[in-house]
Amino acid sequence: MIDDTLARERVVEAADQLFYAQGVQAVGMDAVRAAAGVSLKRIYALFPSKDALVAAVLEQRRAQWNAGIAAGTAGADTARGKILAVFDFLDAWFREPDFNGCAFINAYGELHGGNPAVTRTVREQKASFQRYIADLVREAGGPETLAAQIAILAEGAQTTAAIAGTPEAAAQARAAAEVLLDAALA
Amino acid sequence: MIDDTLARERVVEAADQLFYAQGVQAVGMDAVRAAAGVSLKRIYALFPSKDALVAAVLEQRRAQWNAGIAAGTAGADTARGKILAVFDFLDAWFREPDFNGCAFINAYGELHGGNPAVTRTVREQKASFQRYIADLVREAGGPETLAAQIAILAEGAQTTAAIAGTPEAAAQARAAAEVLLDAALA
DNA sequence: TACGATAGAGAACGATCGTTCTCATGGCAA
DNA sequence: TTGCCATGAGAACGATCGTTCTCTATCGTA
Repeated sequence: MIDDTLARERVVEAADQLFYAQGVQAVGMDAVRAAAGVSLKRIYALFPSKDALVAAVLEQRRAQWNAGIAAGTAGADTARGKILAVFDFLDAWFREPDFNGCAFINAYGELHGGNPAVTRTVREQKASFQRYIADLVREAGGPETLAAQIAILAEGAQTTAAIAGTPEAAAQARAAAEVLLDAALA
Repeated sequence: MIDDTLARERVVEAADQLFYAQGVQAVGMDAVRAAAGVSLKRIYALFPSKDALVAAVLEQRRAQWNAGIAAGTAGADTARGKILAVFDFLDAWFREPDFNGCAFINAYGELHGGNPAVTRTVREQKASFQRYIADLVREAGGPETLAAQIAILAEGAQTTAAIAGTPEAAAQARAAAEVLLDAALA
């Protein structure tokens, strides 16, 4: 028998991939069991319900996103460079073959507030991203208002790329961010 | 017995409200029947399946959105003014008590490509909005690239307002659009 | 080796949903 | 009035799903 921690990881990882690719409601717990190789009994010992599993999956996505953003912006040495690097990070993400839009937006749109833990996690994720951008904007010497605008560009790029199925929204949003930065810092 | 056309209207209208408020998968056909006051037999005579009803609902949303945008921008007499009026239209929409995000983004995120007619309608809706903005940008004398940026701002405002549950993203996106317009038309 | 606890496989259960079917009702033609 | 057809209300059906339960095999221990 495998470790509880490992089983948990496998279940969350398998559920994440399935939920992201097909949607939460389209994936049954039995599909998660098959993909994770962990019995239903075990899954329900680790998570009290599917809702709890969904919340855990989104929590993991949140950590992955934060780590990805941190890694993607680490190379830039100015705040302005870090802000633009966010859009480069999006660009690379949009080009991944299994890109399917923002998991948080998808989950929020799908569950429509029917799962409070999901709503909370999605809100917190978006708010923390906005705080991250706000810190960078402040560091760059830009005004408060600029941060929200940059964040809106990033959100819009994600939904545009997801629905269109093409990655060019990242570069378009990046160019817009450059114009906004130049105008604010002039 | 009521007219086929009227019955159809009632069903689409009732389904639209329910789907938008609770999500497509969370609403059963029986709830549509109750809200529309049209028997299941009749509903299935008008629409071959729930998927077809969903497609019809989105098609109606598309017409409503286009009419709303046209009405909202009719007051402005310059192309630049019409572009900014789009964000005023969004602002008013975000403040409606039952605002729940963009129905197209929600449906796309929820059905995840499982319903081809939905995917097609959503893509077409977003593409036609982009064409509308592109026409205005061209009329204003702006470059091709600006249109995509404005559209991304509008998309981002919708998801940001939906998830945050507050309307200020419209004004923030409008301010960003002004900066982009000023920079492009200078 | 014998025993007891445990975990996995999968059946079972109850609920929900999309879709179809039944049957009683009501209006219309003769 | 009488017979018939269409209609609506809602039961029924088959499928799916979240969750739990049963049974059997396995493993550690004495």
